[in-house]
Amino acid sequence: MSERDSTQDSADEMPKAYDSRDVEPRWYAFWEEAGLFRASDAEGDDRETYTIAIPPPNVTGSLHMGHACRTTFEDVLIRHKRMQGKNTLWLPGTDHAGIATQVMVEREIAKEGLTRQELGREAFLDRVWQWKEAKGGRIMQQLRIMGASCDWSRERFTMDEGLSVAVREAFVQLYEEGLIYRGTRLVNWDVGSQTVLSDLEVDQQENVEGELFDFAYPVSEEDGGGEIVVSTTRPETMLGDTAIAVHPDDERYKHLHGKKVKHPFVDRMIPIISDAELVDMEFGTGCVKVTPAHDPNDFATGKRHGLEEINILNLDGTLNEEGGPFQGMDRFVARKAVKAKLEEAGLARGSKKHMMTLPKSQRSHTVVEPMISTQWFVKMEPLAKPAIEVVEDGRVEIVPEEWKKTYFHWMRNIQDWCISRQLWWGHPIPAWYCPEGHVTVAKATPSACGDCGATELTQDEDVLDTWFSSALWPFSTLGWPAKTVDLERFYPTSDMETGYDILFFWVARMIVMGLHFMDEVPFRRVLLSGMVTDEHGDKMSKTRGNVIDPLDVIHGATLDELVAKAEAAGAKPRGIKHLTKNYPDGYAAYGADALRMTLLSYSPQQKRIALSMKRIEGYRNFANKLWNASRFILMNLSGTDAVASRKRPEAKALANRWVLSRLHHAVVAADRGLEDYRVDDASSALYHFVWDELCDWYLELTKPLLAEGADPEVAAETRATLVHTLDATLRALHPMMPFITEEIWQRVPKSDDAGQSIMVAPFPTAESDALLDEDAEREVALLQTAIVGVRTIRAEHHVAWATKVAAHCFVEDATDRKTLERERHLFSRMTNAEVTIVDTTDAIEAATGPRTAVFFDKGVKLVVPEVIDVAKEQERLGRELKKVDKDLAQTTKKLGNEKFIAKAPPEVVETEKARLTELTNKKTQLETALTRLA
RNA sequence: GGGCGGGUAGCUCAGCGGUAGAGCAGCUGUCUUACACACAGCGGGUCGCAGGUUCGAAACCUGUCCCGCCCA
Repeated sequence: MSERDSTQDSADEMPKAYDSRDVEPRWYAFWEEAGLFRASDAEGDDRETYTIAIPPPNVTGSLHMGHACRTTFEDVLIRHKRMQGKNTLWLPGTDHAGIATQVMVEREIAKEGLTRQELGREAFLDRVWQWKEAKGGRIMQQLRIMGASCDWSRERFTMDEGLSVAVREAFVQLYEEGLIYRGTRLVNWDVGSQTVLSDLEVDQQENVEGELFDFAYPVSEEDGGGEIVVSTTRPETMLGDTAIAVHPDDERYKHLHGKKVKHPFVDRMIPIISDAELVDMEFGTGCVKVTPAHDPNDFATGKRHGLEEINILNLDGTLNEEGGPFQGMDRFVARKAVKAKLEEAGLARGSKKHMMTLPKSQRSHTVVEPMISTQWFVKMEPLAKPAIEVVEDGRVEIVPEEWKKTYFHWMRNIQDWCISRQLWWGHPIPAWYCPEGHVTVAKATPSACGDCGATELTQDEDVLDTWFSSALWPFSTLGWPAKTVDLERFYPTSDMETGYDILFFWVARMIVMGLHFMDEVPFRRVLLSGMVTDEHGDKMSKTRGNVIDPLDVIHGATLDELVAKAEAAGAKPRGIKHLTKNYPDGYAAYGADALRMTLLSYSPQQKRIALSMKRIEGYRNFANKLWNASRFILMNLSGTDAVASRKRPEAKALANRWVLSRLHHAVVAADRGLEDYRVDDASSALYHFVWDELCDWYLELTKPLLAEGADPEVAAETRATLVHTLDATLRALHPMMPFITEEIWQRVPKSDDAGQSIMVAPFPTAESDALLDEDAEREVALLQTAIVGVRTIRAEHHVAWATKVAAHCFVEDATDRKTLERERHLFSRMTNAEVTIVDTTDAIEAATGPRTAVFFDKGVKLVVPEVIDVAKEQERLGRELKKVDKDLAQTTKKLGNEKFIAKAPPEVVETEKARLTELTNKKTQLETALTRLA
């Protein structure tokens, strides 16, 4: 069923309800087999290109709502451009995700009772590759379920040979340019993951309740004795203290400047220094212990004063030989022990609760320790400069613009980027050391030391930060450093669509690297969208049970399945309760189209996308609506020669002219929305066109035109307009809802040149597919007012639809009156009323009896005799009168204001005057009607 | 501490200088020959608060109170 050889399939075989499960899997296979996702590298293809490099998900990843959101936005952009005839490339791939992947495989071998150290580096890496081949990249399959039209023939992985070459090339070049260096600095040590982290990978956890512990250092006897009291939240670090600092202006301690204290536990005399930068006289005792090797501020202080840096920690977080009696203890154990020992020595001076900020690893969630270590760094400042300029001058646009400020702020205060990691899984650092300690950096394994010629070389054991390879992604994936056709053709890419959370991690670094290595920006626009949360704006969390899995939404899931999955993921009881309460019947199978359309309905400029199942359900209903509208249209086409062609039909009948005009607005809005990355505007325009205009009005209006006995010429024109409108609507919706539009489109009778898939059919344009017709719009608006009037009366007075009523209608404007007379047949059919259009006030008065309901709006007066419920009518008219009075007061006040008349633009004043007339008139009508009822 | 964003109908949000909108929820009817995953109709907001600019402010400015995020 992956191929449909003809369009003869009619509405007859369309089920009454749309079922995405029957449809979606078929079409993806069809597109992929037909090669429709492939970008062209054919010689001579000089079409404009449109390129998106996918933000590569972790190879260990599994599709979550954030991916679903990214995928949808990117696919919409790509499909839109593809339908516009551009040579589009959406390049997919995955990221090797250093820590995450390594941890996952370590966990796997742990089940066999092994550690990676026992296995050895080479064997361990074999295992990682085995895992990657077997289970990695599952998410690439899941993207297909979402409908992602990626060019799979160009799929890349950051550890591919080609990308590895790019990484080495970039490293060596930057090293040779002096932009990568090896340095000994205070870095963030992740005790949990056993690696150093960049500043960005450390989260500052705020408002943690901690303890501020005070203790005394005895001043040496030679210096006069006494004591000096300091405060700390990390007592164990006192083992690495190499100074006590006081403020130079602090009178309390002036006599101690230059004196020394004695360390109580290790054999060391510690100087008392004065430092205005570190010390806040107001805080605590005004004395600060200085631990240069374990605190960033203290480190800087140490550099200012030439203090000794004493590292007291081993890499596993235990105290090393500098810890004296505490050697071998874990840092937290040592903390308690040090306190106890201080108590014992009579040096403790009390403690109090203290709110503080704790640095935690994003990866292992353990407390990060600042430590002195030798690592590789990228010198960012010179690289950041051009990257700032391209955003300033608009060569890279950031949408929404607000993010520019954040970008500039970070880039202008940029710190060097620590790129080495103490992991095994990743790109090895291409640096070799000889016994003399010389460093040789080279693309290929060198045979001898560049400095001394020694041949016993050992490679640096560390690997590079995963983000280093990601930063090269927009060009490394296209073949760089080789000069390939793809690189020539598709770089720079067009849009970079991603979440704002990786603006610094990734986007900024890609701009930096793109400019440096390609001498050209990596993309023209950065499109940043928000984070998907639950419907109340809370982060989706496994323990809370508020995670919505995109695949469950697409395929459906029973409550039992949801609960089982949540439990497996570690949900707490209240999370399970949340599920049971909110989804007692589980999820229906809403389909990828509905999920996509839902995600598109949220404003991308918002920081949060508060996803709700009710909303997804709403768009599932929309899919069903589209399905049934199509079914109706196709039913009416069967047995006729109507076909959709690129040519817009010549419409004469009001309804047909009107729908082409409304289509014009919808297409303009959809196109602009997709162009400006206001996908919410685009989806909303089409949603409302389909539901509120096409279905609620146009299809209803066509029924009389197609009915038996109708003018055959008008009927033919109507069928042509129906099929054209359906075809154009499907094409406009296709980027958003690719599956259902393809399914229906394949059934639409089309001219021979239609092509094999809607995917490559032209995106509709307002000029060729629609026609603006203001007269038709005005006339239908009038008709709608009149129709709604009769329906309102019917509804308010509970007149059953089957009961035919008589309606008399008077319109002040003679032209409008003629229009209604001309369309009286439609008017009657749409209201199940016997409509009489009268042409004098007297005539309408004559038709008004004691049990007559009246309606007055926009110059249309309607009376429907013999239906009235007096009390209800009084209530309704009273309600309207109240509203009119309120509006009237407002308008009168405005027009009474001389300054308004004088200063406001004339057209605004005119509108206001017309409003006054209209409201006054309406008020009279309502009052008369009420009087009659009294 | 610095910066950014937000407070609009019961909920989630759009609108961002000229008559307050959407979806969902609510209420009243209806199996009207595409659709009850539907149809028809109705109700609901002094747009956080206080000043100011303007003929006119939900929108612009100032202050203020909450909420969220980022950076230190």
